[in-house]
Amino acid sequence: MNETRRMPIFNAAMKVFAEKGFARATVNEIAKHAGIAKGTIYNNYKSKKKLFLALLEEGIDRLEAAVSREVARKDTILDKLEALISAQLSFFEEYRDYCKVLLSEVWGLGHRWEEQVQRLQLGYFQTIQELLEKGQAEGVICRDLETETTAAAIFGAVGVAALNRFVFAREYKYNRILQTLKQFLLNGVAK
Amino acid sequence: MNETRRMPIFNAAMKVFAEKGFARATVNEIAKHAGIAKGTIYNNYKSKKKLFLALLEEGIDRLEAAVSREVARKDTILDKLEALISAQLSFFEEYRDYCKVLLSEVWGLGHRWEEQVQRLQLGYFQTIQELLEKGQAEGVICRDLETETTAAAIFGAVGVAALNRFVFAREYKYNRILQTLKQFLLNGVAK
Amino acid sequence: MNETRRMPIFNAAMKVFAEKGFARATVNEIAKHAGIAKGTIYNNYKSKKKLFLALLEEGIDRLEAAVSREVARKDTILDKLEALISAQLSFFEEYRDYCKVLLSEVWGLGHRWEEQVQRLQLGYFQTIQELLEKGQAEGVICRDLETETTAAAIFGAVGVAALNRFVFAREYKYNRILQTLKQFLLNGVAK
Amino acid sequence: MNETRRMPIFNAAMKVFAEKGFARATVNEIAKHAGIAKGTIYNNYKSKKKLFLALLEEGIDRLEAAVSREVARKDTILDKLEALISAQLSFFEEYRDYCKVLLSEVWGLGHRWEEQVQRLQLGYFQTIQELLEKGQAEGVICRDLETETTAAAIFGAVGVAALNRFVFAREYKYNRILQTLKQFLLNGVAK
DNA sequence: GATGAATGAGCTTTCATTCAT
DNA sequence: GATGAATGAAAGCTCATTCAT
Repeated sequence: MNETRRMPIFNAAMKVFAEKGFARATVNEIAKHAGIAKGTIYNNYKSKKKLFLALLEEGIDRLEAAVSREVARKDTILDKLEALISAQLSFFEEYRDYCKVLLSEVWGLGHRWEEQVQRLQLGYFQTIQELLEKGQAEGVICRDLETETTAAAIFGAVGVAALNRFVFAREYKYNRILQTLKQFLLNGVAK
Repeated sequence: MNETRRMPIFNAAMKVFAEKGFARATVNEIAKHAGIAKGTIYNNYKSKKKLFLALLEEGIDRLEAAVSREVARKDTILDKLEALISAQLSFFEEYRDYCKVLLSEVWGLGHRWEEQVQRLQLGYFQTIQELLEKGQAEGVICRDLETETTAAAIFGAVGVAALNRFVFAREYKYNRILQTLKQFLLNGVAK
Repeated sequence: MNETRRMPIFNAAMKVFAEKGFARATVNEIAKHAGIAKGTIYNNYKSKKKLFLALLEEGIDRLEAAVSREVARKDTILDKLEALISAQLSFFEEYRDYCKVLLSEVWGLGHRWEEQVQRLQLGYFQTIQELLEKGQAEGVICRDLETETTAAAIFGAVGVAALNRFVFAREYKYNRILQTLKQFLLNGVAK
Repeated sequence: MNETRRMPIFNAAMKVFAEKGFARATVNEIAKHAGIAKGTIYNNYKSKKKLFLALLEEGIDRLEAAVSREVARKDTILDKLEALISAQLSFFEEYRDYCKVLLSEVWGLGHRWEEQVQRLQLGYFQTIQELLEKGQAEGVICRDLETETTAAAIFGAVGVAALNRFVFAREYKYNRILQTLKQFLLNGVAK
């Protein structure tokens, strides 16, 4: 369980899973990308599935950490929400591959993966949801909004917008997208 | 290519693909769900992939049709947008399985699927985007918003909110979710 | 067992078996070539294999008949042998497809097919062999030759020469080939 | 691609292909004959077809090599021809299975197999043909013979005679057959 | 620990055959 | 008799996993 051995596997796995999805990715291909032999992967992860789950956990941990850090830096709820959006987008920007894996395998088919991961999913949603509820208590967030739905919607909006850009976009201007998302999520589309 | 024969296959396939995803779904299982033999599937669809693509096409067609119809009934842009959100949510409500398939397989891993489908994907986004642009021209939609990103964000918000409810929710109140989404997407979270 | 029904099946089967071989030929394709439905084939032949065997029997019957007729017309052994070569070549010329089927499926893998067919194979060889033996008795055929081997060799020489021309030849001059074969088989290559 | 691993596969494949033909032979059966698992075959040959083609190539290479060697040892054209017949027969004697495969699959249905193999087929014929032409130039081979046809006929005579003996013969006397074939091919049947 | 050849369960797909219409 | 949709056995091939080196 040497950590220096695990790192290249981790990165290679991320790339291959992102490209092919869980089922079509082969352990062999991951090993080749990592420049090691197939057996070595099994010395570090019990199975392909366990490797995948480790990826997911680690990724969600990083996402939560990044978002928490940025959110903690701000004082008002609205600033915190902006920071959250910005942090999520920037995380997806940095880990494009992971973004694909996350949206397609986990949010898409939540029940396929272990409880363990589902808890993590809910964990991240909870963070958003709590922020919204605190905002409603303070009177800066609209009280009409049902917070669980809104939390999911925010995640979905940022995630799909980001993903759309990776997959299809002719040009990708990070700042323009960030600005649009902030504006959109805080104030809606209506003038 | 009897249509009465294709219908049960279609439905069974939708269910199984939604449950397992494309790769883990087996043709055998789809056949069993449809109460027919494996070979019969191949009498109606050339391959597992073709069956899947037929599902996607048909689904996107229905989604576009449902949305177009509702949108056309309204006069102002804001009403049209509300109608769009409502139609998309209600479509996902009616075709829960399809919602899962769409978000996980297609938006998640767009490039894995044929051009043919990508065009359809873009098609639906375009509808939203054009509505937004017309709104900006009329002055009812905020001009700061970059429309392509916003269109993706709207789709993602509605989709993930709906999906979240199917997969995790303890209670599912359609009207509450719809109201929340409309409020959120039109006016944002800020009070 | 209508004979008028069987004829088109027979012809279509011959063509398809010759093109694809027994295993790769499909009953469906034969039916399509014959302009009838698949089920109709099974009304006339119990199985694909039975159809194939019927083809072989019929073919060998015709070959034997054609050869016997020509051989019977001649008086001397050497004339009879010439007639045999000529009749076999001209039969292969007329039934090219059959020639392919015969050489590849039957002589190639004799034991794969039923006794029934093996008897027919031996039957035709026997005809040649008996002619040779009568010739040896009369003193016009070289006595050093072991007749069973020679019979097979004659059949093989004519068959492969004919087949080679169908499959590869740039130009196909029937008379030139016939003349060469006669000369070769009767007098050998040596001057 | 360990050569020691490929050898048993090669031998098992030869046996099974000879017994069943290409289409009816199953990879599983070949594996069982070789005493290994199905997957191991695919570690060594990309597909069943590739395995078969490898067999053909290797076989034709060996045949050509054996024949060339024997032919080169002789000085006169007639001796070379005798050597060729003898070498071909003895090759077929040694590799009975290969003889069956070659005659049934390749000469029988030449067009089904790749160019690659067709070139090899033509290659071997060419060798015979050139020998005949040189003989005609020297005046020891009858000038009336069209050499392409004759080459095919020689191959067919030796091949079918050999095959006939493997498949049907009650007794198999190599020397008697060889003597008969030499006599027959050089001087014909006529006394 | 690292390797990669060997394994065999499990998948997609084909197609001879049946049988209700 | 003719039809062709339905069937499911059987085949080729992939790939996660194991394990001897």
